[in-house]
Amino acid sequence: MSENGLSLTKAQIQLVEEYAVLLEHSNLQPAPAKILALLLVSDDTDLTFDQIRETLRISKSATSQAISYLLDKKKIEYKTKIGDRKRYFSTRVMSWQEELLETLSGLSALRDLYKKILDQRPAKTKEFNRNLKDMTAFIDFISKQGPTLLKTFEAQKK
Amino acid sequence: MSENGLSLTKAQIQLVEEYAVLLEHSNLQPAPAKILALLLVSDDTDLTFDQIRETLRISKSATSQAISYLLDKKKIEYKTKIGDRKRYFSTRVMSWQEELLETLSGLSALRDLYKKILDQRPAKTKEFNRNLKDMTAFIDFISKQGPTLLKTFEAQKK
DNA sequence: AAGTTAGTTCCGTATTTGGTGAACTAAAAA
DNA sequence: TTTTTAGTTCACCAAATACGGAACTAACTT
Repeated sequence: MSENGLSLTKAQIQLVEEYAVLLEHSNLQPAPAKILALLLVSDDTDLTFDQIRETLRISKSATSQAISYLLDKKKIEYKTKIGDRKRYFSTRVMSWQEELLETLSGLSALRDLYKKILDQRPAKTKEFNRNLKDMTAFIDFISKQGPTLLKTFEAQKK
Repeated sequence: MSENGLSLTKAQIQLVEEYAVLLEHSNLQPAPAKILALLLVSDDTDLTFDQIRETLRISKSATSQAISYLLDKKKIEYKTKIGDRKRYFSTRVMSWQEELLETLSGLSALRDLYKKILDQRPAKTKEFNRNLKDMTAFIDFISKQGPTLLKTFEAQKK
């Protein structure tokens, strides 16, 4: 029974907690939020199950479930090392552009629902309907504009 | 004791429930989610406290608390009619562009936190740090690009 | 002055969630 | 073949949340 926990500075602990709270406000449960935050803040970018578990002092089951959830939602990924059974988990910051484009594609479900709502609305609420229609059109617009936007961003970065 | 509930079609009930679930998945509690959904689906766009309450069959307290919450988060607004004490609540679809720009400004808190995290990271995780920096730069970029994007959208709509 | 209306606030409870520990599994190591 | 590693799954519990009911309030009406 070895000690795998990382030693974080006070500043790092503070940042993990702060970012975790922010993530909780945008729909993540506490344990996944803390894991994601840890993976962004810790010096090592690739952490094992036990490093995560012992650093955050959560149980094996909570760790297991949170990691499964984050993998499923593609919030994290892992690599392996030959001759080593452990998995090394990391956030997907490295591929944030890809993640952004996925999010944009995911918006089509919302647009479809808006369209269904619009289709059954009475014609008389004209301005309301026009705005709802504009919202669906705008979702289509940014979904298509996404890659272009990223290119523009890359170009002006330099 | 009068009957204020709206009579929704089966399709409308289905849409309210479907949209409410979607909203619950993005961080809203059940009662506020149902109210927002109702205000988007119902033929009338402006509903009173009792119309909402009776249509959704929730208690006065749940209705009151949900409405306060939604007003506070600027998800809904209300108007009054002279000679009528009631408030008429509506979703802010009419001002979705404004809402979008507010959301973009709200992103600055996230960018600031990313910056703080970046500032304490070791220099050795070079690619990781570069990506994190790009994320903060991209947040700045879209925050500034927001109004322009809306203009481009309006232009190509026609 | 006594209702009535349009809500709000408070308290209790039912439900949901978030998490634990223990038992289990599958693969690798000894 | 037994033990260790690296997790997973399950049954249960504690805490948080969402909601209902009842009492309350403030403004208007009669």
